[in-house]
Amino acid sequence: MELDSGIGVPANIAAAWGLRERPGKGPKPGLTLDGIVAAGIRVAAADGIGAVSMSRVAAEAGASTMALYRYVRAKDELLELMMDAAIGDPPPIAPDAGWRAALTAWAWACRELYLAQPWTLRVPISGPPATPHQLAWMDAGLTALADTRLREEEKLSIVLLFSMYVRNEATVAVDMQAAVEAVDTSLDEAIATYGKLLRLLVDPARFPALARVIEAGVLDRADEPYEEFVFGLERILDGVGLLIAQRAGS
Amino acid sequence: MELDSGIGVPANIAAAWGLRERPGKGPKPGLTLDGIVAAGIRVAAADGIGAVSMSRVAAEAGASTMALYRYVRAKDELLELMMDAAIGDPPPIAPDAGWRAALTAWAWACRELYLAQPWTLRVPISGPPATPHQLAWMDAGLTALADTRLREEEKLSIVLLFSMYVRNEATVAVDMQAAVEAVDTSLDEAIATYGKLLRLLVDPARFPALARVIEAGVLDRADEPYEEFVFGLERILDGVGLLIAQRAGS
DNA sequence: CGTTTCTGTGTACGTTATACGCAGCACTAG
DNA sequence: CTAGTGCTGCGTATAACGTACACAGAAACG
Repeated sequence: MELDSGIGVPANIAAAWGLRERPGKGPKPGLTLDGIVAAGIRVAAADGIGAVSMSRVAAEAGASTMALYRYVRAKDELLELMMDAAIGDPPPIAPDAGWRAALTAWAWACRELYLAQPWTLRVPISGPPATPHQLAWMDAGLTALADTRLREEEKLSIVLLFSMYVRNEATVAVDMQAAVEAVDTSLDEAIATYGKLLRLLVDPARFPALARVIEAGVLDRADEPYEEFVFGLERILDGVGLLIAQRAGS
Repeated sequence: MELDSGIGVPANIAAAWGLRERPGKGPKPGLTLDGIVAAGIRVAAADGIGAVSMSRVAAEAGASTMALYRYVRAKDELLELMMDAAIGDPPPIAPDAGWRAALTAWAWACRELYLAQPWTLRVPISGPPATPHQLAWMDAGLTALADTRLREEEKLSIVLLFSMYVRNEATVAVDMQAAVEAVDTSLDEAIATYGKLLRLLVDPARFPALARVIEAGVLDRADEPYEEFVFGLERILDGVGLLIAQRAGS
């Protein structure tokens, strides 16, 4: 924290932590990093990351395109800052209620955050988590496992596993939502259309197992959007539970 | 298959299935779709998807940029075709050895495929699986679960869960590999650098659980690259195993 | 043989990120 | 108080991108 002049800190990470020395020599800056990031988030929320171009953000922030480069090294850095600002701090985690309840709450909170700001899922990941809010979420996830006898290494792996899972499931949900909106139809109808397509394409002789799934009518109607999420979440929680029980027993 | 004139089949899917009517009226085509796709794959394999531009692929295929558009509706479609060609057919799955062994083999095969062709991970997913090889992989995964008493719906969810997991874990592995190569260092060193960075940034008062992980030395050295993959895979397999046992019991 | 329809290609347009240079401002050294 | 210096915002310029469009020519059909 104090060692902001540590040479080892990559530039984009440093920016995310707010350690950017701006010596008071030249004219007063007319913009602020936070303002630019907020402008970027406004654009992304309104029209998706596809609309987040430097010129568009600059217009939203009330400046010229090139002015942004006085605050941000490149577009990637802006995106990373937007991401960090968007995810914010995790809700408080109480491991007293048990690791399973705590991790479940963590996962749901994470999912809601993604669904509320779908553009965050389109920001390309640029490295291991190192921005303040990313670390805060990791800490929260680890806290959920604090009372178990897992090895620290295992806790980290598990949190990453869940983090990955939630992110992916949210991506799928958002993609489906986007596809549905693009054709202006209902979720049920979209699934049914997909089912019909597969019925057309899948030769039962070539893909017998898949044909059985289709014949069972799985793709004729849509589940509630969160049911798929719950299913996978429960499986992984079960698997982790086994390991926790094993470690507790030894 | 035969109903290629089905109006419901999206254009890109139709292309992937090879149903594209090219009536014999005009001059003989000088290129082939397969040739173009192969050229695209050659470019991607050599220099990554970033290098896959229409002009570059055209040059590789020995034609002008715009010639590609006689075979491909847009760049997205080309990428989808490249993807489908790259994943190929899954290895034969023998559920006789048990669902767990079969799913494990499936997951490893899938992972190897991603690692061998890292660019496939950067191709944006454009919809639910519908190309021939994608469906073949799905069928193979479902076959692994064929002898269980799971509901068809559950089988599908489980295969998607694994598919997602493998894809993500491979993405992380490839990203790490790329980062390591970019700085021209070793994996161990890269992890250690990350550990040092976190030691610098993480205030134990603010992120106690995370600080404990770091203090435990988890980030001082790298595991074998596949260990993280195995860990998550085993957890999910365990979780799925619980459900299978439950369904078998009832 | 004309007509039709498809082929490959060149040109042109709109966007993108961003390197560079300039004019002016605010602070610091003298 | 007065240079000087290093920062500010900005306009211009460049290179690359996907692709719409128009055109010349080739092959098949009537």
